[in-house]
Amino acid sequence: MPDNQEYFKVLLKKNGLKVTTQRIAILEVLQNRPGCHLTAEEIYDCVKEEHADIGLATVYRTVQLMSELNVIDRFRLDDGYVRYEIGKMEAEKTHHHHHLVCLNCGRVFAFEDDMLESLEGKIQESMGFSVVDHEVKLFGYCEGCQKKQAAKQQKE
Amino acid sequence: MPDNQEYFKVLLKKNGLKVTTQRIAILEVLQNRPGCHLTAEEIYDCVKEEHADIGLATVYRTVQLMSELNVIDRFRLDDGYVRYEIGKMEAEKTHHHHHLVCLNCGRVFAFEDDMLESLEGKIQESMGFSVVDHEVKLFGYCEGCQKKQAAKQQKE
DNA sequence: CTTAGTGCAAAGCTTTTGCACTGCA
DNA sequence: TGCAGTGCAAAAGCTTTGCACTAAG
Repeated sequence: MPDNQEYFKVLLKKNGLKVTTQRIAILEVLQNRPGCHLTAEEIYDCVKEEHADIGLATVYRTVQLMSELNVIDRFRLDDGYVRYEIGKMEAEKTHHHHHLVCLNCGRVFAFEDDMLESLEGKIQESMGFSVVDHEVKLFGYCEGCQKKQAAKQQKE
Repeated sequence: MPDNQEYFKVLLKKNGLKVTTQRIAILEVLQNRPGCHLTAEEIYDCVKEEHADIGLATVYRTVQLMSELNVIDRFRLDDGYVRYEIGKMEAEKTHHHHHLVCLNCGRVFAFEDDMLESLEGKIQESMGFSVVDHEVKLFGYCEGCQKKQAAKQQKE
């Protein structure tokens, strides 16, 4: 999607930032892996395949920048790494989606839900707390791992 | 609540672990601050008031142990620290409560909600994902900070 | 008496930062 | 050409670990 790349370039210029080879390379890595949840180190390794001389610090600085520009979403799986994935490239930030983390294979699935919105309304009413953002992680077992588990138990 | 302390002692013995002064001291600190969300460092400082010679490493080792025994709950506010609070001391783990984090004053409020349960059912049906635990953080502004904000704007 | 638990200091880990150099505008 | 951006290495900050000592059972 060169459209997103173009959007990113315009966004950089609009903010008085420079369009560098490294920034574009990092964007491309994230773009080529939609739905993947990459750590800074993983992004670094991918970018190095094409640009051997990039520095890890640049990756960290760039993902922070892209996160502030809402080009990518950042979140944690609580394994000690911050993870990033390509966002929707919209000008205005909407609530991002949530994550299902499989405790067996570690894979991450996304899901959208509008139920949280009504929960936020309820909290506003009952506690006077004004919610502006939320982060939801559900831990469990994915369909594949459940089937594997069932098959294994049958064999025993 | 010496009952909880007794429960903890029994739990330690049941698992072949020793009841030490340090472990009891750390439990007491957590017990005396229900609803507080302490970091290891904060627990360390509190325990040091009574037991000046305790080591930070012991606090880390103990909170990890207590967390595994489900005596305390651990969670993150994404400020780089892992936080702990006293749990419900039940033998079987139930879903723990969720957190509202005020982006202005940093205070953390707890709330209980059963709405997540129905969401989990929905996910099970539509995606075949079996949810066993969840973590929900809502970010926003608490009642007090909203009022302060409103008062400030009126003055300007 | 035995060995789990502790305290200290050092190491580990991801992420950030200082600084001189490079390359976009 | 000027200054934002980069690469490298060092630092930062929370947490873990190795080791000799202490104390619980």
